[in-house]
Amino acid sequence: MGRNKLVMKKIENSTSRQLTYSKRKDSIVKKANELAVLCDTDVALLMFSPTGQVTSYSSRGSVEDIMLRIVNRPGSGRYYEPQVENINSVHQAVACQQYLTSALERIQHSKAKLLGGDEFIKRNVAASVNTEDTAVAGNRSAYSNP
Amino acid sequence: MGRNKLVMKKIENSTSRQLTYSKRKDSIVKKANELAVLCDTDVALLMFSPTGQVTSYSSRGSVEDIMLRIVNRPGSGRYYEPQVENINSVHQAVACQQYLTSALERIQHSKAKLLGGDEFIKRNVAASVNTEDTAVAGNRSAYSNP
DNA sequence: AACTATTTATAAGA
DNA sequence: TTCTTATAAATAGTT
Repeated sequence: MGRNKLVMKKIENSTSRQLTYSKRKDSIVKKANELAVLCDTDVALLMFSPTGQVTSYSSRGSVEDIMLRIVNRPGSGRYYEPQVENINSVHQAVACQQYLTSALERIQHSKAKLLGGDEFIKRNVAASVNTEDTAVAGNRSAYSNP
Repeated sequence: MGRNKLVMKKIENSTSRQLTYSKRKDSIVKKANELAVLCDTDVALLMFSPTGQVTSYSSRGSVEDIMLRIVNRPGSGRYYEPQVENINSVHQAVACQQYLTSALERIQHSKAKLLGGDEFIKRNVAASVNTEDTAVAGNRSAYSNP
């Protein structure tokens, strides 16, 4: 759209590239939000500016909350798995490892909290099976654009 | 766009909601790809249809590859952490735990491969530090729409 | 699946 | 940067 038809290749001029990024980034976030609202769906979006700035949008909770929806659908025949095989430097592997380990530690805490005392374990586990599909966070959407 | 100006609220009619989702989903993937190509940036997009079907777009590798870019920027002052605190059922916690554990196991393998034999460890670690920024996968973009 | 009247996004220009 | 505007693109309702 605009005065001329745009050629779909990298914009070589650095200034216009960043200007275009800035404009289109805002539009795509708007579109993502429209999709989420109009169709009542979960949408997650992650973008890096040419200078490395991160912009993320999530219709519910964090981007990762939405990614985890895929994990939590064991009957769907589709699993989302971290592509750790694509990691190609030891430094990257260590960073990813720290990230996953930290996540695991915190999930242990969450689980412990959820389980509560020993006496409550059975009833809580049973309850969670019944309510897991409805036990979602509110419809707050998150938009991060540092 | 279209014959009438659209009100930004959930489309109540199920048929039109799914039709709108289908059309807008394709457009937003197109937009995401345009952003990635024009501005030479990384973009990741994840959407769930009203019926639960997942559509993902990633300008480079998998969606998670791009998410990990945030983890791999320790100097940026911004970390992407799994929001495991938002998990609110034991079943969900266990699923997430399995997911993270599986990822960790595979990353151990990756690291072992990268490190190679004992004799190569030192030189590989040194090499990886020097080349990590350029050691990226090709510009293949991934689009999954089952 | 196509069509088309409109709205929306946006490339250039100021 | 921010505003304006001519034009391209997306799309809501229709067929």
